[in-house]
Amino acid sequence: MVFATRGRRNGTTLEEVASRAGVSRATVSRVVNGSPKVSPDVRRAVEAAVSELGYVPNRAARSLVTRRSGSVGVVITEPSGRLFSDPFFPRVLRGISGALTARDLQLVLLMPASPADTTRTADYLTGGHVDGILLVSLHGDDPLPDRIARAGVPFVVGGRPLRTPAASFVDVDNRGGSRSAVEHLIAGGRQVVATIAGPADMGAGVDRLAGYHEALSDAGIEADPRLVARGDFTQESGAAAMERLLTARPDIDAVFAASDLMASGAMAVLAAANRRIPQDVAIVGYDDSPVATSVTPRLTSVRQPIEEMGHERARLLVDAVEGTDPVQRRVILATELVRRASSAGRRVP
Amino acid sequence: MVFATRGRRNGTTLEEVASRAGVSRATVSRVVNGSPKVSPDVRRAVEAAVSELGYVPNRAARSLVTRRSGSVGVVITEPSGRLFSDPFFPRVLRGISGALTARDLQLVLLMPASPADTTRTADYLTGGHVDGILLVSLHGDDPLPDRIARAGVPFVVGGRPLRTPAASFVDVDNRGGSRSAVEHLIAGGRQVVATIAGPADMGAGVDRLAGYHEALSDAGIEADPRLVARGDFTQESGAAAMERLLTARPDIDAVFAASDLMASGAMAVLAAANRRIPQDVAIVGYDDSPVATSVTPRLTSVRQPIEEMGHERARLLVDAVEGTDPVQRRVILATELVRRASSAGRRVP
DNA sequence: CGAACGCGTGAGAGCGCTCTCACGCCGACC
DNA sequence: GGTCGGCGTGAGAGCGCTCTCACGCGTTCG
Repeated sequence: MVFATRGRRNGTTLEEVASRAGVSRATVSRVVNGSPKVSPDVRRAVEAAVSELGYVPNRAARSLVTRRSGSVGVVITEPSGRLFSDPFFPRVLRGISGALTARDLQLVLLMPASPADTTRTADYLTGGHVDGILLVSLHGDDPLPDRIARAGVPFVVGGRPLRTPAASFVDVDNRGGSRSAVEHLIAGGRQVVATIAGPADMGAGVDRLAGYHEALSDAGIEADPRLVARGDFTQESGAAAMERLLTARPDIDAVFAASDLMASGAMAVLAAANRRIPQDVAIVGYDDSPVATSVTPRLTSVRQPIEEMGHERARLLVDAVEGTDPVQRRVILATELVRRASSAGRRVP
Repeated sequence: MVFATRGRRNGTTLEEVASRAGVSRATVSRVVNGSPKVSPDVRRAVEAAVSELGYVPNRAARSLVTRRSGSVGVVITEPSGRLFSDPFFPRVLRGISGALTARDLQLVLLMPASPADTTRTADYLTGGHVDGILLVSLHGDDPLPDRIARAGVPFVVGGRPLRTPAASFVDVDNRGGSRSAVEHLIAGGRQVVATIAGPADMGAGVDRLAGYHEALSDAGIEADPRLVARGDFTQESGAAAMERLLTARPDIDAVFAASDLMASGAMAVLAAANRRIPQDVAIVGYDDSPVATSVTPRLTSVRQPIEEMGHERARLLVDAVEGTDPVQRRVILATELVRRASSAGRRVP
């Protein structure tokens, strides 16, 4: 065996700590796991031995008997475009990571790229290797949630799932966020408000469009299907959608895009069509990503508490894993409209 | 125990497969691990039993005896700004993930946020819980590489480490990339070429600045310290740097920024100072991130093979872990200059 | 004053797997 | 025809940990 020496790295075992402290393995185990049934002096002795020897429990051995892995799987299934251009995921991950480390759980990241990968991922997740699962950015046709639910592994999905049965989830108030964006445009004196919506198979796509419609109907404005174009959250799709909108309704004077990237694509098209922003057409994006401040004029956008979302998701999952909270839960976080030059009103808002 | 039933999820053990196939545990183990010392019919019988029972090996039990965890730690230590605005990490992760799954290794993601976190992370990594470590985006003063090296865990760092002893690493050709950018500016007839450099404690910061200097000296242009300003790769720092440059040398006619975000910050400042891009000042960025195509005019930038970097790093690490390649290795990947409007030349290049 | 109890502790049985070693079988060789 | 060698297989010993159970002690109660 090539690795013989390497394997010997961390030799300290419970046994060694026990003999050093002059107690049994069981007692050391109790101390390490914080059982209250240990007398103070014995506890002190054991703790001393532990730190002198630099003892670190062997997770594999522990898992073997407890049947818990001490890790949760975080699955990111994103076809392509979005993942590569959206600075969204690192922040969600950071939030998740923080909440998980606080509970001493390991974060196992899974990013299946091919269908074959997805199968392997599912096998792994349902094979008892993780105590819980976090599904980030779910699409409507993803078979994963069903398989996981059937296997009985606790899981939390990010973003409102469109058809997943009884899953706990954490989402931002997509509907409220987009409603506030559209209300802001109307309050600025805009009459013909178009929207570039997200994919119909994602909660964020559906809900943001719903918010748009709500705001219109609240304002007594009739909806026009020619004012709605779909994109997939990417810049290119935003540009293409804007082209279509401009052709269908040249009199557009405001656009609400369901992502900043789509908004930036739309802005380029508007500029090419000689529409001034915001004088001729006002525009609002969604995500408040760095792109919002790098375009000219700077983009009004709906800000979401991204890290808090990650954090909240992990918290929900941990609760589910630890069994304290077996019920299904839904958490909706508030958004905030960040006003910038791209949507300055015609009349004072 | 609350989890008693839950733990019973995946009951199939080697033992059960063995009795079903009418062989011993040892033989099943051999088949599962692809040992050649098994006769064809026995192998078939075992494989049948495995698939009938849906057997999945218990990783914990296996780890316990092999002393290998089957997982590698990926550490992302990024103070703040960059991580949150750079769409760089998801792609690196995707590359890493792909290479790792191909070798059946699990990706454990660690994102220490506080100093206390960093200590825990180090303890975890050196505690024998991972077979290898991937350090992404290292800073000069990070104590992690030293600790890891001392503990004898194989590791690979991303980006050229400034002072880490004998570490294998994979990096892009930062120097060559920035040199090509600056050469391009000079070829376009620019005389006073400034640079907004990255942090002095990161390989990418140092090397990109070196490339700038090389290009100047090759062209016989004398360097002027007033033409160099430092940023930390963020948009804000780019803007601030541009302000300083403009004050120090108002006659600047070209800028090479070590990141697209810094370039976009600089562009806003240039616009505010009524400098036309590219007529008065040409500008080139680095990373070819989505920001490059969302600014006006679109930004010339140095593209790096990001996913390939992740992939390559993982591959190096796997080799190190599997002992096939114990030596230190360095891999440098080529970059490509993507020309756009922001650097159109004065004379035909 | 004896029985009952509680508490802290230790002994020991596994958890599911790998790996060494020994064994039985068969063909080859002298 | 006996011996040797090699190959495929099985028995069994752990890997480091947790957890049940039993034990001994001191205390309390009838």
